[in-house]
Amino acid sequence: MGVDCHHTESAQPGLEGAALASAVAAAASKCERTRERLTPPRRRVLELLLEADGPMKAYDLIAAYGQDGEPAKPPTVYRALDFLERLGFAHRIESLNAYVPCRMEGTSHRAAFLICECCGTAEEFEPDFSPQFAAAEAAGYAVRTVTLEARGLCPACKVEAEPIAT
Amino acid sequence: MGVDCHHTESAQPGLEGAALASAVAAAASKCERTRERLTPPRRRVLELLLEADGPMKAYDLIAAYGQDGEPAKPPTVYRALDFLERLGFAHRIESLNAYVPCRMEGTSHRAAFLICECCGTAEEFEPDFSPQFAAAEAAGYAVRTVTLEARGLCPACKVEAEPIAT
DNA sequence: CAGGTTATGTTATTTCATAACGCAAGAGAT
DNA sequence: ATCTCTTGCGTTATGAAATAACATAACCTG
Ligand SMILES: [Zn+2]
Ligand SMILES: [Zn+2]
Ligand SMILES: [Zn+2]
Ligand SMILES: [Zn+2]
Repeated sequence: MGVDCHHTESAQPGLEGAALASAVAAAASKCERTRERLTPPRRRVLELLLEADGPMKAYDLIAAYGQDGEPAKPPTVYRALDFLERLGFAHRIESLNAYVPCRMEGTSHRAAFLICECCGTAEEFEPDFSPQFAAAEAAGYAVRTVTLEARGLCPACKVEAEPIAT
Repeated sequence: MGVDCHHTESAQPGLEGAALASAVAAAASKCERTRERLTPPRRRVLELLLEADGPMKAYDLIAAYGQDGEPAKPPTVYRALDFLERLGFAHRIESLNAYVPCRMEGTSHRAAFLICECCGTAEEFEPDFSPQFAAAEAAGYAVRTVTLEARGLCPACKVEAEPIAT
């Protein structure tokens, strides 16, 4: 987060109550269809990601894991994150060492993020790489996955940072 | 590196002798022009990056730092890396936690990489984001920097992995 | 229920990165 | 030249992120 920024830090709300339950249920049903198991630790980590106002660090998840305040052991959370990433329910943001729940509806997408350096939000968007890798593939590369993370200011923070127009 | 891959691990050669000296000298003269100081630790880390066959981890640099085998202290190397990144002489590859010397001639570029999951090489290329962020900027985002890392197989490894055509 | 597979619990360790602080070296001003 | 401001370095210590290894438990399938 920017040094010169004083936000209440929550441009992206985080789910609660019914919305949260519904998002988790959607994930559960998608798992059933593919014969994958949304076990308690996996479900719990998914909940924590969905509840959060922004990207969560692994050790934040570890600390928040137990409803009674008991932290999880690191492998518990890292394994759950591996699973959630594999199924497309969550993404890791490399440049932040942090994790977000997937915000895109479609099952198949390549994740990309617009990260605000001021308020810390990370908005997922669907990138278009067609022109980008035509050359690479022509040169013989076989591109499998792509990490695209743009950093800058979100609309709200950009306005705040701008000098007042006279 | 891929599990099923058996390379001698050096698709990208690494500089030696005159080529190395010339690359370092080029960096030094660019520093002089901008009144920046290529101090001994900075020069040493740059050398190590240029000599390497591929992306170097920070602790590999730390271990290799002393010509006599004495390792550096971590802050020495991390500070040098910060400097080299700031001046555009090196790049950090987020998805690898590793560093490479800049391979592009132009002073101003946004770095992007094609990373081979088999042999570990990382080829830098100049990305074209014009279409990519037109929408984002239209929506009010101010994009400052972009991390683009594509992972897959380089031409050499791709050939090796392909089933023999009948 | 037997046997294979997948997931978890637990301990410990490894890997990656920075905080903090005092000292040294360089750049400008007088 | 000396003062002084700034930048960089050396050093110690610690913090943050991720994984190795191995034993146990739950699930599935025949
Ligand atoms: Zn997504
Ligand atoms: Zn913002
Ligand atoms: Zn470059
Ligand atoms: Zn390769």
